[in-house]
Amino acid sequence: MSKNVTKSDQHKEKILEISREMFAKHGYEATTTRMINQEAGTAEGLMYYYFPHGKHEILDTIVCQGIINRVNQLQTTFNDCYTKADLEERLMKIFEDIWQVFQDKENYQSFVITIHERMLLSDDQADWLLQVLEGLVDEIAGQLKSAPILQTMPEDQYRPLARVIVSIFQKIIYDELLIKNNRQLTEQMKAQIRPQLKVVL
Amino acid sequence: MSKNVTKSDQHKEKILEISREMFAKHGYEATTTRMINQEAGTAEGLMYYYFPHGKHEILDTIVCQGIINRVNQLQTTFNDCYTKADLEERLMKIFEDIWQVFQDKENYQSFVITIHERMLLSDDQADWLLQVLEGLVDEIAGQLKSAPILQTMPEDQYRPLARVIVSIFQKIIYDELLIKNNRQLTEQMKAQIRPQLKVVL
DNA sequence: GTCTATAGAATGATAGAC
DNA sequence: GTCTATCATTCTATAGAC
Repeated sequence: MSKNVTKSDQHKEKILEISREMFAKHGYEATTTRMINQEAGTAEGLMYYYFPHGKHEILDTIVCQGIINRVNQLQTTFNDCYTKADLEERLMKIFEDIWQVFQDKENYQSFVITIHERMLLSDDQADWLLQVLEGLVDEIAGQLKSAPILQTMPEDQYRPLARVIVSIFQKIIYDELLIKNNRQLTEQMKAQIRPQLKVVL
Repeated sequence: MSKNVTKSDQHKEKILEISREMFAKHGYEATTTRMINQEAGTAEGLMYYYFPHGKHEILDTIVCQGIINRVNQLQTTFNDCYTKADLEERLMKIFEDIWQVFQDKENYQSFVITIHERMLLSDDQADWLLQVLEGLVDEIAGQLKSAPILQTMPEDQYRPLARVIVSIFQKIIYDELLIKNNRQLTEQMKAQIRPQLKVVL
């Protein structure tokens, strides 16, 4: 019943860790079980002891773990935002928090794998990404409602505004992580987001 | 010197067409040269006559063609937009035009391949996507400037606003095409975009 | 649980006839 | 230009010793 980590658990974890790394770097199909075994330092047959259904079971496990890890809530409040500048600052902070999520190697790799190997996944497995984004819209919409500076805004405009803000964040994340292959948060990126927030607030 | 299509050209085209289809559907690594030859109805050795460097040369050719095909300019003008409603309508039209680009099978497949096989491509090959998006920002920013209703807007806000609009479009395109696997333009999607445009205009 | 050895099938690519 | 036949590798997965 205790949470002791056995030697064999370590082997299983190592296989998952190496697989996640290689799937993200080279893609699922291009990564061979041999490469995984070699990098993980485990023998040929061993991975079929932990994953009887073979390579694809490893992928499923990785994607499943990625889903769970990412259920994180933002720890911010907008109820002390009395000026647009306050709000802008707070939203920039949220963007940096989101970016920080992808600084965690495991989160970043799960994200890349989910997009790149979309065709190997079920709709349910890919859905976590949309759910995280919708959750973010909900969270930001709720916070906007509590911002003193936005009290005069019509009730039905909070969600669309939150959606626009998430779109701004999402575009830059996809452009940088998926296309430019860049995980470094640069001043240039922040300088691009700020005027956009100014325009919509 | 004439533009006559020889029999052999047709063979080459067929190989490219089938490859594009299968790369987009199953991924590059999961698509075997045998599958391509069989579907294209060509013999085993023939693809090495047209593509001496083999499978990867086919991928390169497909991505290169995708880049060229997509350099399309929007044929719209905003200089008759005297109300926000006019502008909103015109932007919805632009979104539908962009969506229409992906109704073309070849464009859609090139897009999916570029994202999914990103790690097999050079930065230059992946860059066309960013360039198309930046071109779109430029185009929309220029048009916004010519809109009578927006004449009072500060000069330096046109580009950020255009960028926000492109972000709104891009989010829904990525969500639908890459994650939901949906190419159908639904009323629900339009109903989601409209209030966002209202909020930012 | 962990290992070695290998089966059995599939892969990308080539040689050479026509 | 197009074909058939096949090579040399490599792959996933399994069998069975320890």
